Amino acid sequence: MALEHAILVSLDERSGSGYELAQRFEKSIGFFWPATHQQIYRTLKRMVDLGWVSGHEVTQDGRPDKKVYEVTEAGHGELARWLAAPGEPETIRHDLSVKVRGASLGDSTALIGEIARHRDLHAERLDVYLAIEKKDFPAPAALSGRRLHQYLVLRGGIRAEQALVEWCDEVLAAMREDDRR
Amino acid sequence: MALEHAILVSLDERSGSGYELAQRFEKSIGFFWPATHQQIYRTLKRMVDLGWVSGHEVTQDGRPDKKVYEVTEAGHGELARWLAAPGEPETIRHDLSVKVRGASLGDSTALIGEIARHRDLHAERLDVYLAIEKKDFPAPAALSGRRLHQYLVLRGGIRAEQALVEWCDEVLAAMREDDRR
DNA sequence: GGGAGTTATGCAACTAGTTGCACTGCACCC
DNA sequence: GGGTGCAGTGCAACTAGTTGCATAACTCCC
Repeated sequence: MALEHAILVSLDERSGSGYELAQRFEKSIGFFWPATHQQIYRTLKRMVDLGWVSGHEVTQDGRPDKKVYEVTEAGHGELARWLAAPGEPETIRHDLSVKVRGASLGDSTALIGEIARHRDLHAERLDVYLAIEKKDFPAPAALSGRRLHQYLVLRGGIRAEQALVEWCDEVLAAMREDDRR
Repeated sequence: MALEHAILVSLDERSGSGYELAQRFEKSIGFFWPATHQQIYRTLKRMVDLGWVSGHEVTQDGRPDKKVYEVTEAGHGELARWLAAPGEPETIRHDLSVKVRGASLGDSTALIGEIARHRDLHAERLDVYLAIEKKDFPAPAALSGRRLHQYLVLRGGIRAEQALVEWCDEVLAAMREDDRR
């Protein structure tokens, strides 16, 4: 499981509470490993039991208290172990492909609409990623270390969304053409 | 959930037993919606309860008996409903991206090896898909209906794997360059 | 003083997917 | 007759992820 490891990576960058982690997962890390606050709280608890992180209460004024977690020695060890360990390539589950495959069994106009909607959603995400690239990484050739790694992950998101948009366009063109005949 | 719907699509193409379905999921449908035989048997049972498929025992000689399932009226209705219904874009969970993001926290040589391994795995899959494209769809412009849809889904797999291979190459080049400095 | 909004944590119940094992029947080969 | 291997179905126990709800403290605005 990689949620633990995603949390370790994130906490290593900067210690934080469950709530803060959940927010980070809304963007950046969450782009390629989404998680809800429930999952994060539960996992943090498990990670404390495993000794990978330690948490301590922080009293705040003006807002409720929180528990801030940081990575322990053991946590760093586990992270290093996991980074070097071989993993399976992702098993992708692509709903829309199942729908395209079954297209002849339903209303093709409705499905074309659904695909167009997904195309736009992916185009939107792509724009978000491209904006981040432009703003945060104006000179990629000069990057190194952690900043380089962040950039490379973003590049993965860009490539994936680009591929999806282009695929949707291909599907739309072919299905509309087929409908006309 | 789409496993039910993936099974409906597959059974609509051709009725079959749980075992046969599991084999189909090893290829074609399973490329973008993997499922084990366990999941398939359990889901088929649930689908019988829902009235979406009906199963009957088939006695065979030379091999064990089997239960062959086919899609019912209600199953076709559900499939049509689902095809037109809006769905969420996939939540991708990409392990390797988490690893790249955490690269500075472990042994970079080992991680580069791991990425190279994934690159090759994806390149292999891509070759498989390209071989199918060449063999089964030599004249894509002439396709229509179900055959066209199968082709389009294959195109999605090709684009996805291509994007992954290219991304791995980009990551490898950048990380090796960064290591040298 | 009352409601909406944000920060903050969590339980309970559910659905989905994985892993390991168990059983049957038959064929085919040594 | 003994091993391997394929066809065929399934249970049990587990891990992972989702959804709905509950609660608390504090701010800001009407």
